[in-house]
Amino acid sequence: MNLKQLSEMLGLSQTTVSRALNGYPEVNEATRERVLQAVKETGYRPNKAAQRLATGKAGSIGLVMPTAPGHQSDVHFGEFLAGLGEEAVRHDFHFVIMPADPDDEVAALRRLAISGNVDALFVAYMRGHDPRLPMLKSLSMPYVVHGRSFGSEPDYPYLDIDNEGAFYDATRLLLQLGHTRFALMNGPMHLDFAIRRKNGVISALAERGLALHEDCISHALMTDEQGLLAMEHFLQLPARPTAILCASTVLALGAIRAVNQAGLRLGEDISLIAHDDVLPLLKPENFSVPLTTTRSSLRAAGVRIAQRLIGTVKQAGPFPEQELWKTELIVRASTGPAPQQL
Amino acid sequence: MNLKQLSEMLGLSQTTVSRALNGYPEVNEATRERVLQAVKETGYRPNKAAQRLATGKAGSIGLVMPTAPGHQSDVHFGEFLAGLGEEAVRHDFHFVIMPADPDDEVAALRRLAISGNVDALFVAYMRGHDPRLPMLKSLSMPYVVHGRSFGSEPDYPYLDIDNEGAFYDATRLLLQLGHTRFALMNGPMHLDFAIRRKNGVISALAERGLALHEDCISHALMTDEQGLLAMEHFLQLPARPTAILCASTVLALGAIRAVNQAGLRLGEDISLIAHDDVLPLLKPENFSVPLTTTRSSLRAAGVRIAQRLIGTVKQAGPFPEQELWKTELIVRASTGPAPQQL
DNA sequence: AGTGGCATCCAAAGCGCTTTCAATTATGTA
DNA sequence: TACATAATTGAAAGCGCTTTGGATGCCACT
Repeated sequence: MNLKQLSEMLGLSQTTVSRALNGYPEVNEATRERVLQAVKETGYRPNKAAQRLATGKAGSIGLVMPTAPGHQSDVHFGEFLAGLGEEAVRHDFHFVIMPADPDDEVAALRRLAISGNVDALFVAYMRGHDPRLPMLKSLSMPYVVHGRSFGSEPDYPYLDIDNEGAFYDATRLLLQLGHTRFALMNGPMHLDFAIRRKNGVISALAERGLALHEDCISHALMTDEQGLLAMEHFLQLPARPTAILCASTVLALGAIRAVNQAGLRLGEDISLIAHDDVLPLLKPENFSVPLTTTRSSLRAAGVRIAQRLIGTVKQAGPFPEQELWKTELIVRASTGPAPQQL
Repeated sequence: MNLKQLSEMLGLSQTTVSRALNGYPEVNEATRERVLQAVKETGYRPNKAAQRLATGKAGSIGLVMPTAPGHQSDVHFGEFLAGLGEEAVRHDFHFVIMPADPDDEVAALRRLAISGNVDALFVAYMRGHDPRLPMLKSLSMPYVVHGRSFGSEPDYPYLDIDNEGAFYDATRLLLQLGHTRFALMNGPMHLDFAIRRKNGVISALAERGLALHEDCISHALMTDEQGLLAMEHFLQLPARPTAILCASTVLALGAIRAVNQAGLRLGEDISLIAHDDVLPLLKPENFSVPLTTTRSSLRAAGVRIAQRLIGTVKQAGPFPEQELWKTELIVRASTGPAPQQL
């Protein structure tokens, strides 16, 4: 069933039927009713590809999903997608997801953009000096970046959380509790948020004349295994750190296993603060020792970015170009006063 | 840059350029080279919407993502998507994801199918007597179902794991270890896999003349919190079960917390077997007491389903219509002999 | 020279929709 | 009653691609 058949059935022109369906005012209400009724009966749905071709819009947001045989799927990705979806479903938008090898992301994004399949782009996993940024700017297609790109002029539309502030605050809390030996369990070094979180820690420490030793920084994929390994490494250092900052509750999961295996007590021998993306799977309050966290909902960020993206496509703007969300610092039992020096 | 411009630039007709690009034989090799060269220089990419309209194919797989404000994002979904993507990227296929309220899935799937921007459909979260099945059958569009639908004639293309067999085997192992008091921590009651797993447990028990008491079955969303609650309930039963079968490692996470909080020892006071979808986040071998599991990789299933779907679209068939994968039973430390009766 | 076959290429139709421009009819006003 | 105006509808062009159904020229053969 297509427009032509439907209009013939109704004895109307395609023009009128199309207008009736798209809410144009210049069509008789009685006629519109008749059309709507026929749509219900026949189950007619406009062909999206044709709509897209005719209008240049198709109600879709494009994103690239990094994937490869060895590549670990990322819980954060799913959670973010849920947020995007929550908003998209309200506007009858859908997603076009292009899987791509992580090494091929720039090209994949470009292909997606000029495929004519999407109205707007969403971009995540930002890096320092991210090469996708200049490409996106040259594209004349709306986009919103989740995160920022350290070292690039901040003149692009983004939504980010204040990573530096979050880790600055967390570090200060630990300093106030008397800790002096710190370690940072970070995400992959090239990612923007990792850079900023590290800066936050360093600048808070610097205010007390402290520095973060290279041995006390780990950069790794955010999996519990990496958390375990990193923590094992920290624990065997001669001057064992007592305060750990951790980029994710996933890493914390492994880190805490290492702490337990070493026979140490979390919140007493070792204090730990993790960043919490509010993953439904990993609630910091449910850890055996509830976790002190810096918190910001990934899902909420997804909702908001979808709002901006869809709003821009529908010209429902204007939206702020840049948003920086503060995180919350939530104190639970995994932080405590620094243990007495031996 | 579109076909017309490109062909004018080359002094060729659109026909010839199109043929050159799509590998038709009736074009001079020299000409084809020239076209390919021009494509490289200009960065021309065909408009997918137009291709779709002209050919009826667009290299895309459609799927519905259940989502709603309160709806928890599902780790399994992300993992599965990663599998699909891994295969899709090899064939330059992409996904069209339609977010939909869980109550609206049938209609959403239908809209997606007749929207004309997908070539094939993938369907998951199957239920007993699933209403999507008759709809899909009426659609004349290729699809593959992940899972099955209990109570429906199995005459549709699916890939499923042998849920009944997995839980039958797991239960038998526990029986052999001398356990007699069983509990089942299952997924939502209406889901197909939950029905089959329960059947597996029941039939293994029946062989020994045992039954599964209603109090010893829980049906819940597969989150760690629900696991905690269910286990707390089991532990306070007068005849406390000593053998727990658990539908997911996520549930197990919470269940084990409850065991620990009750001061019981996993693998001694309580034996537990969980089904493991091989989520990168939750490795059963990394639990403080490594988990005995029935294992089947969700991601591998994604890869396989993508193969079948894409193969069908590209007419690279034939593929088996029905596949039932056996699971592995992997024994670790969370299972042990039944404790002595008091 | 005439014919068929082959290798190349092109014009134009068509995919299903939107939208411009124009036509027709109804409504109101002088 | 005549005419401007508004309300409704339609014909046809166009979005960018593929594909059908020829063209055209060149060659080998008879």
